[in-house]
Amino acid sequence: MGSASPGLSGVPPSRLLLPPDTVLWTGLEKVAVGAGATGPERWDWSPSPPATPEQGLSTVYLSYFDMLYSEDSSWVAKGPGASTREEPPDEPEQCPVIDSQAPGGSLDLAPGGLTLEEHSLEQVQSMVVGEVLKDIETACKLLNITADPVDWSPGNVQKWLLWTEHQYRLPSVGKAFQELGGKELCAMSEEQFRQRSPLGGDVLHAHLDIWKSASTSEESWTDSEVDSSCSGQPIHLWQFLKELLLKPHSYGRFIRWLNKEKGIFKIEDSAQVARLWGIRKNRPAMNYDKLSRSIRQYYKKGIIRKPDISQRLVYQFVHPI
DNA sequence: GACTAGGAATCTA
DNA sequence: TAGATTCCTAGTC
Repeated sequence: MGSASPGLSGVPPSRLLLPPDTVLWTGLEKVAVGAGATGPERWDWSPSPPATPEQGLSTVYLSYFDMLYSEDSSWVAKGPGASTREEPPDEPEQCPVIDSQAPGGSLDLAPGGLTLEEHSLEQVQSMVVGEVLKDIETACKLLNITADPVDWSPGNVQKWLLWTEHQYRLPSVGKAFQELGGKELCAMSEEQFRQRSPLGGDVLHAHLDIWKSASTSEESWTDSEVDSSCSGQPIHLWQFLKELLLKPHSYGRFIRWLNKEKGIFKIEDSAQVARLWGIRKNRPAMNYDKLSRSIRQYYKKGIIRKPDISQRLVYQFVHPI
């Protein structure tokens, strides 16, 4: 799941030639964390709203390619996060760094008549759009909400707000949007967002816009990998933990495998894992004390246990597969 | 202080 | 009703 649809990734490279003052809005907040580090790979790019709300996801994200393409023809991710990256990521596929410096700088033709640079551009474009959709998909799973904001209940809206505030370090605005359902939220203008939340309203509106764009242009992406959290079934804690573990690029700094084959994992940031679980279950008072109690309930059921060599914050799935 | 372990009552889908 | 949450005491690191 999460792969970009042809409709999103198949945008002609000419679309990349945006006005020089086009703002960058990636919707991603990814802070780079190197190999061996406990954190997830995240590129912390300063969010700016889309140039216009009508811009689709692809157009919005293509602004970033334009920036990459225009600067020194150097295919290195730029932005605040990129400049602070100290080590290469441990998952190369997550890092769209492509060397387009063909020998002699010639514009060789790739299959299909595209220049190599255009070909690379499409690859990068496809990867970034895929990453955007993955991020939304992950949030959708963890929050147990649909991809389409229009369908959100007031409770879903609050979950999404909590999540977005957490992910993008925005001030808490939940109360300002109380009682609003997804339909009402989607109908609100950026100005109305600002009125309700002067500090982060514009950012929230931009994020919502990305969700709207993603759900309208990629309607089937959430169906490609149906799991417990998207099927309407209440998710179990052990499932939730596995979901986090399966997204090391997003949650590796919170929880990670020590030995995937044996199902041994370590909770690196107990407070954050508990917080995510609380958001997922709509339990704002959740903490690690309670979460760990739930984990211990699995001891009797043979789902999770402590490893043979017990370590703090280290647990083991009894059935790793 | 943070984590571990488990009992018990309560809540919730 | 099962699973999760909440609160608690006691012990370990």
